Amino acid sequence: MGITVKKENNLSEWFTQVIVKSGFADYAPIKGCMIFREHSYAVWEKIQEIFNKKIKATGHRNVYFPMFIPESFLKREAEHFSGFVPEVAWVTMGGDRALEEKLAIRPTSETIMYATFAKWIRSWRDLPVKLNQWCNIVRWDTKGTKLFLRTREFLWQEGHTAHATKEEADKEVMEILNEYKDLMENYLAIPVLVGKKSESEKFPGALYTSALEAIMPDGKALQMGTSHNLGQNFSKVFDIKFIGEDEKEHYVWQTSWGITTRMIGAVVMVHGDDKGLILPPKIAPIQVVIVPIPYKEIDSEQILAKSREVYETLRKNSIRVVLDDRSEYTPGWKFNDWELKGVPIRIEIGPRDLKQGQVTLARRDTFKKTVVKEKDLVNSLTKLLDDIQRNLLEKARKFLENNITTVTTYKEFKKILKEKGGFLRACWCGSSECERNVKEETSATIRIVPFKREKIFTNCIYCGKKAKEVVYFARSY
RNA sequence: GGGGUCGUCGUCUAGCUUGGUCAAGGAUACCAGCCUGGGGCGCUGGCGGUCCUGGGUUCAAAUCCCAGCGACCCCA
Repeated sequence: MGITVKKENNLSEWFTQVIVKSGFADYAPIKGCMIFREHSYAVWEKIQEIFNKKIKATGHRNVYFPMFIPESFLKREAEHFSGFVPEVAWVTMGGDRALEEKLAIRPTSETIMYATFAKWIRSWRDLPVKLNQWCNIVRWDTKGTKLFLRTREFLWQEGHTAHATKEEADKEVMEILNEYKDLMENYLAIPVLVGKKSESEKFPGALYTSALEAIMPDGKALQMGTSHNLGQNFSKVFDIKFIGEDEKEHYVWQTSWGITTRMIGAVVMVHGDDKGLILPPKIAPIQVVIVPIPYKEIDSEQILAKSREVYETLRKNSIRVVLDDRSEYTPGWKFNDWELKGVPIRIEIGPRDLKQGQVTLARRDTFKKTVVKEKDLVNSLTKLLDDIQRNLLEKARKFLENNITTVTTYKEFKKILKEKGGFLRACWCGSSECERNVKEETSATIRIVPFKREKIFTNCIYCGKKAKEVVYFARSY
């Protein structure tokens, strides 16, 4: 029933067990694919709700494009095509007849959307176009499956915008990046590093890519989201032109950006413990669970009645609450069950509480139990939920800070990477060759080039020539 | 990319080294009934298995051999 390994001892085994046993997900009968079960899908719906609100407030609207992309579309932007083609799944048959042109199952939707943008955009008055879609994506990865983190099919949102100028596109990229950062830190309680990607790590076909990177408990980095300025690379090949106020023809400047169900995997890994999941209150589908502690027959009735009353009160106060009145399980069993599922707060109502006009609260993150008077319950809960949210972020932030190491020599770089992992803050000359060599020799890559250029403190960590940037290296998922 | 481990009721597992006593044993879950209840309670009875798939060796295969499929772990 419970998790049989310690998170500290065997992270990947722990990760799989927590996810499957908590009812977050299951393996699908198709290699590389997973089933998002009720519990994790509800978290995804929470994320959708939060992010939809954000982007709608900034003038974006949701759409849905087909999941099939004609090969000829995908091929138009050469860099884009060569970047994605190794892991594209193709549809070649319809019924028992071969298709004239094979269809890609979207690995991302730039090409099919932009072919359409060309039809829709005529004048500067049509700009900006700011669209988003929630959908599934297929990337035929050959590496092993890691639930949420690496599966052949996953869910995401992809935003696609078109603007009159580069400056507007730059602004859009940053605006979204900031919304992502807010979502991750203030809702998922996962602190992130933000910055640009190096040339070799950027999105195929982009002018530049900005990204958010988190750290996992094993010291590996996890990319949490990306926001790209596509420049005019796609508008030129898809012929997306508009007549400007200057009465001349221009190509649009575009952006695209996405976050995926991978974030749910990050939440599991970052916050969970040996008892199971720990969900940040703001994205927890169930924030509070009430477990009645019945005693003799007579008390049981009263305790259940009181539990129902409390349940109603919380529900009316918009707290996401469940009353676990199953009679076939003992309270102790239920405690373990809800802890496995990561519910932030448990309310226990037993004979003692009934007599004193109080309830007992147990928080999931610290296991601390407190007793509150019934009349103070809603206030106490609201405060406690905030507190748990804050505590999770704080803990994760400390971990991130403790796992950024500034290194001055390549020897030190390798030593820290091997012994500790985490982000390695180092100076870099800017050449792709040094980056590639480091990757080949250590498997660490440049995760982030900070937006705010940091002060150079040594020569290039690899070649020893004059450095141009301070960057953050790490091994990554 | 390289190396390794594993696949037996829904789940976890015993059996495999040394083929036969296994028409596969246990635990858990599930169902019925009791008993309980502030940390995975207990008792009684019941249900449940193409031993991953295919081929081979053999009088005889869960067990040995080959291939395939799938999962997991470690290293770069």
